[in-house]
Amino acid sequence: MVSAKANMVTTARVRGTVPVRPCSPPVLQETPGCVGCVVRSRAVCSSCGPRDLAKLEPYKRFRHFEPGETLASADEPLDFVATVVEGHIGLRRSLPDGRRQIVGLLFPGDFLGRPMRSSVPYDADALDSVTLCTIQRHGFERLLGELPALEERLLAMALDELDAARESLLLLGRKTAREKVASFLLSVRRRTIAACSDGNGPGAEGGLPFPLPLGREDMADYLGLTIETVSRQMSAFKKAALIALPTPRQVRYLDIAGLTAETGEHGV
Amino acid sequence: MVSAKANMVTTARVRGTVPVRPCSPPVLQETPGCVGCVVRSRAVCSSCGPRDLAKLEPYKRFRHFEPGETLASADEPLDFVATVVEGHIGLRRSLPDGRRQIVGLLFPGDFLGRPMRSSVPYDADALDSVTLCTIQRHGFERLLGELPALEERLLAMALDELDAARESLLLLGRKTAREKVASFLLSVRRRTIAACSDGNGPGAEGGLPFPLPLGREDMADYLGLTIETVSRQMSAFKKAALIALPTPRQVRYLDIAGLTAETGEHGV
DNA sequence: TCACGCCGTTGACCCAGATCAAGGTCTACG
DNA sequence: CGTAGACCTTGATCTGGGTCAACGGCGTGA
Repeated sequence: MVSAKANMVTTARVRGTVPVRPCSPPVLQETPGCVGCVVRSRAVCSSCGPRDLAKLEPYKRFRHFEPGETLASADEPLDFVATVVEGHIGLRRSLPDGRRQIVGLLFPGDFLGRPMRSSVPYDADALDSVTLCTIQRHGFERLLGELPALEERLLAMALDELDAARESLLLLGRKTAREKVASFLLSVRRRTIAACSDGNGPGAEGGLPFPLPLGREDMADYLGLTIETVSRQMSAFKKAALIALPTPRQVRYLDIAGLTAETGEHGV
Repeated sequence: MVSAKANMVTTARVRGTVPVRPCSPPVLQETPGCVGCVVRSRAVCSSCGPRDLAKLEPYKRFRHFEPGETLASADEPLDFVATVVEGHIGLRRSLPDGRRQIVGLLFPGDFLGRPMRSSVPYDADALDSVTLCTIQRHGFERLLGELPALEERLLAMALDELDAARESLLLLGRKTAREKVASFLLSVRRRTIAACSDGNGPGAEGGLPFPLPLGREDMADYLGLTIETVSRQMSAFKKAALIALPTPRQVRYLDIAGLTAETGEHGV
């Protein structure tokens, strides 16, 4: 079940921030076609047949963003929607005094943007190196009317996002720092696996370290905590041998069951 | 703008919990037709013309619930979706040890249920006396495919809910108790007005007290606080003359600007 | 090579809000 | 009318996580 070579971290450092990728590194071309797209089975366009994809094509454009770059600003016009092809995006809301909360975390395959509205109520920025498959918003909206399957898929994704957001409400409102961090680590694992499963790349399993798409500060902003508290909880899990931290941005999951027991979601 | 008689609380006590209703009390019949429906302009069916409404009709059934009754339980089959016609619904998630979080608050016109899935990931219960316009789920889903306008409206509502949930993430993750309560009070006011605006009933404005759809315990579960903290913050706002509390379940808004300044959302 | 800056870790201390504990008010009901 | 129970308020105390501070490792650039 667990590869014997799992511990052999064959690092081909990519941009210095996310050294280990369970998924094979994507081959970047200028706006490749949809055939063979690594995220299509999870993306909004998964409902489209070849005929529908052809309609999308003219509006499509790949765009690349460096870590930290802003993809969209709150209440400023955003003329595209997009599917995340590679990398991770944080959706942030903030208070005038600078307090920040990450209100959404996008993995490959996830949808970015706000159909039926000209702007988005949060800032979106690249947490690591990001590739987007953007579609001009007006074109996308027109297509929504023409392709019922596309609209239905977008609805399904929106409803799933809503359920996920509500799960985060429980996390932020009622979980302890320890439970928040444990829940977060497991959700990163789950989503990283999900984003890879439908494709190539060594399946991320067992002792192979997972990259954390967020640094400590972003984790804190995601969990409603401070950097220091996040760091302390990570250290505590490390000391308890539930995880290992080859580097601060890599986690090796040593005891999934033990970590799950720390999420507060499983009685007794 | 403000009725001179606004302060004349003509109470026809309804079940003793929500004495003052800015909206005129609904005349309850057994599953009335859609024509003249008080919430239709805000509901999911607002996009439907008379022809489409006729298609909905056979699946429609009004149902009434008493305060505290459970409308749906997490992960148990739910065979209908519904529009809230009257009253308020709390969507709750909880942890095995009993900690609870209200992850959604439904006002008249809002949509309840989970199309494309046989259950809902939360408990839904009536916060006060609730009337639902339910629609058998399978029928609704079939109609979604037939009526593009209905599907589009549902998508728009889901996206709005998602934005609202994300705003709550900021509230739960980063606001202080004081800011949470101030934000909550203003959102109740805004939504109560919105739920009434398109109809009959004395507009809720000025010195007229608004009913709180939640008691202190539910407010605490909604804001990620304890009963005691909620109560203390309410008392503090009362002492500061930002609000008055004719009864614990009624608020009179004495200083909207002052309350807004306490939400943390307006700089300086 | 070294110095600087970014990021993460750790420790000491503090405080907002939780917890514990009385009461108070209102309604329902015998 | 009196008692019980639900709900709300207020006070005293405690504590989880925030704040403040120091430091260490690593990558970068002169």
